[in-house]
Amino acid sequence: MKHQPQTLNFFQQVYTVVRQIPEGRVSTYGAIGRYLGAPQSARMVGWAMNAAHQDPSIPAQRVVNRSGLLTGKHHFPGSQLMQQLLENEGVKVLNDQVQNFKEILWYPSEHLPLWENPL
DNA sequence: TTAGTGACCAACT
DNA sequence: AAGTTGGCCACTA
Repeated sequence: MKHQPQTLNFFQQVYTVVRQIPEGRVSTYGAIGRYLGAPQSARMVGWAMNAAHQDPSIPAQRVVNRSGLLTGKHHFPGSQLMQQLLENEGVKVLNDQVQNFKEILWYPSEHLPLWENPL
């Protein structure tokens, strides 16, 4: 039986954080990466999402880029599935842009006010 | 093995 | 103000 490389742990951590995102809220690649101690590895978080596609328990639709843009929608089956999933949770999306983005944005360290997060 | 790429972000010019 | 470049980690060719 093979042992999983430690580096793969990073992906698992990303998945764990993503699963913590409540319904009706969204988070960003950068925020997650920062929380995991890899502030400049936002791309890795997106890559983790790509690999997470095999795990339906991961709400990848709740992860958007720092602008609130659904950059990853193109990777979902269908054309507007990501947007539809978000709207189904009460998140309004217009033209691939999350409305009230700052208000529904959720950080792993949620005890901090959103507007004071530098990022 | 080296090199290139990716659902991004921030710094620098 | 806008365009370019570097960087991070894992995966594929």
